[in-house]
Amino acid sequence: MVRAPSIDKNGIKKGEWSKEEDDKLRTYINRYGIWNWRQLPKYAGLARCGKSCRLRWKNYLQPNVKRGNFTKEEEDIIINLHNQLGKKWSIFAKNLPGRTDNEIKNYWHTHLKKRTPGQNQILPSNVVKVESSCQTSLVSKEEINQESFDNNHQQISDTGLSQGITSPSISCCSVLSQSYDAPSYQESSANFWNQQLMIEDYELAQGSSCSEFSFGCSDDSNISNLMTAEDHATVIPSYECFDDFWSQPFETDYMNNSHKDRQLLLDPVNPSSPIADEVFLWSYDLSDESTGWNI
DNA sequence: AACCACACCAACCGCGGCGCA
DNA sequence: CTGCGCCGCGGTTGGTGTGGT
Repeated sequence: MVRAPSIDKNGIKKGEWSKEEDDKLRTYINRYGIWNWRQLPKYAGLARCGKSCRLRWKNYLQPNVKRGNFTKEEEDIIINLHNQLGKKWSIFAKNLPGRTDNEIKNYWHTHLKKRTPGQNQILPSNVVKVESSCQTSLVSKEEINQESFDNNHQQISDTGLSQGITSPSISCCSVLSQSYDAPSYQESSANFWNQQLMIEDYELAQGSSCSEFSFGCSDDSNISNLMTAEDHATVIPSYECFDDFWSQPFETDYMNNSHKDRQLLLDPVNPSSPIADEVFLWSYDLSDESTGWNI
C-alpha cells in the first residue's frame, strides 16, 4: 500500500520504510532527541532526507500515535472543527490526542467528506473569517488565541525543544515532547513549555568514550550550559570516531547511573510519576537482538 | 478465476512562514 | 532589506486491498 523503495540520483532512499530503518530512527531519537531534521538522518545512519524522517516519526513511530478506527466522538470533533476552521488538519490533530494530521486528513477524504457535501456554513458568533491571498478560513476567536499557544508549542514539541533554544535535546526532550501535548498544558498555569530547559549537570567529555549529562526544567534563567549542535559532536565523540550513530558502541545513558538518569524521565508537573519507561525499554532492549523491540 | 473499479493510506512534494546572519 | 536554511502544513500520488461483476 506504500510506494516501492527507490533511490534517487543523490543516493537518498525513498518509499516504504523497512523495520531496520524504523528501528534506527526510533533509537536515535529516543537517545538523542530531535535537534535538526536535516542533519539527523546522517548521524542516525539513514539514507533518507530529513523530511522523510520527520514524517515517519511524526505519523508512525511516535509512541503516542493512536492506530485503528476513529470513534464517533473523534468523527464529531473533526466534522465540527472542519465546519469552523476549514482544512486545518494540524489544529485538528491537537484536539485529537494520538491522531496525526495526516491520518485525520486521510480519514476526512475517505470517510467524512462524502457525508458533508458542500453545505453552506453558518458562522457561529465566536467564529471569524480569515482571508489570505490564497485561501479563506474560518477561525474561532478562541482558536486565534489558542493558535499563538499552539505555534509556540508546535515549534518546541516538533523539534524536540531544539528551535527556541539550541539544544540537541537528548532523550528526555523527545520524551517530554511526545508526552506533553497541548491539551494537558492548556489549562495549567505551570506551563512546562514556557520554562527554559536547563542542563543541570553536563560535562563535555572531550576525548572520552562516554558523556554524562542530564536535563531538567527550571525557571532558572541560567542557560549558559545549553549545548549547541556543534557541542553535540563534541559531547558525543563517536561522531568523530565513527561514521554514524549506528556504528558506535551502543550503551544506553540509563545503564550506568540509574538513579540520577531516571530523574530525567520524571513528569515535570508531577515529579513522582515517571513517564518514559517504555522509551527506556526501547533503548535498553536494542542490545538484545534476539528479542528486538519491546514496545 | 479473472478482471475491473474504487477505497485506503503511507509517503512524497511544493510552498509559505520563520529565524537568523 | 535580503537571502538562505529549516521546518511544518496541506495537497497529491501511487501501490495494495477489497468488493463487485
